Amino acid sequence: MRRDVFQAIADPIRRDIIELLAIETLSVNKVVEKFEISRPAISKHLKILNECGIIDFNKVGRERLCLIQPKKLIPAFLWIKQYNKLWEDRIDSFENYLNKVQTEKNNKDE
Amino acid sequence: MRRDVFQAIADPIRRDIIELLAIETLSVNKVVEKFEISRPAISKHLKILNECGIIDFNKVGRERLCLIQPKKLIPAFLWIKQYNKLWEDRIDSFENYLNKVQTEKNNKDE
DNA sequence: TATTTACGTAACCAAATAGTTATATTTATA
DNA sequence: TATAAATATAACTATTTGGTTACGTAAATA
Repeated sequence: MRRDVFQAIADPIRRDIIELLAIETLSVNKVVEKFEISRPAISKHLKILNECGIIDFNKVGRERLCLIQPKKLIPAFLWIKQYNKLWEDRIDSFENYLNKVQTEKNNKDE
Repeated sequence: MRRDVFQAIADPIRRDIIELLAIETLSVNKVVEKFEISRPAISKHLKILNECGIIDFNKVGRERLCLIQPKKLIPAFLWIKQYNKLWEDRIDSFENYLNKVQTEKNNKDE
């Protein structure tokens, strides 16, 4: 069972949970209220997020407050970030080729 | 069947494929050679990457060259990036406490 | 103390994932 | 033209995922 940040953020509900907890710390039930799925389903998502360190639990009375540990997103951020030079600089040869062909065609048509 | 960038980069083999193709365009067989798994398995990974736009195929003779479209990583990058303010600014109370204790200890030692 | 609240866990299920081997197809070459 | 090379696809399998309902437990409250 892989349990890493990439797998954690692959699920759209878990991404939504992260978005909620980035705004404010919420109890489990407060998180549940924001979604259509059952409490156990949310509970499992929270467990996965917890297992890869993205959220921590803080027990207060009978509530468990879920608080985000945003630093755990950094490895995923850095992995993608290494390509930003590529997507900013790259002259995409195929697109370039298409553009060239298109331009030549247009010139011929005129 | 979800087919988005987050799901695409959730698999470690697909991340490795992206890393390879970021360096150079490779034929399918050249990609296969880099891994221990079978060609059909790689073929499926390439298909998934293609279906969410991260790679394009460029057929040359009987080879299919796989070329990366790094711009498709941008949405995932931006999603994570929105939290960098959070992980940079946030005063993590426990870490802060540790740093404080450490600093006090160092001052005493000198 | 009995009940309610706020959860977690177990057992189960359907669908998706990630792999396999076997086979088919297209293109290049002998 | 027969063969080899480069690839995809089909059929299958085991495991994982993401959900459900039913039940259990600790803490607060009536």
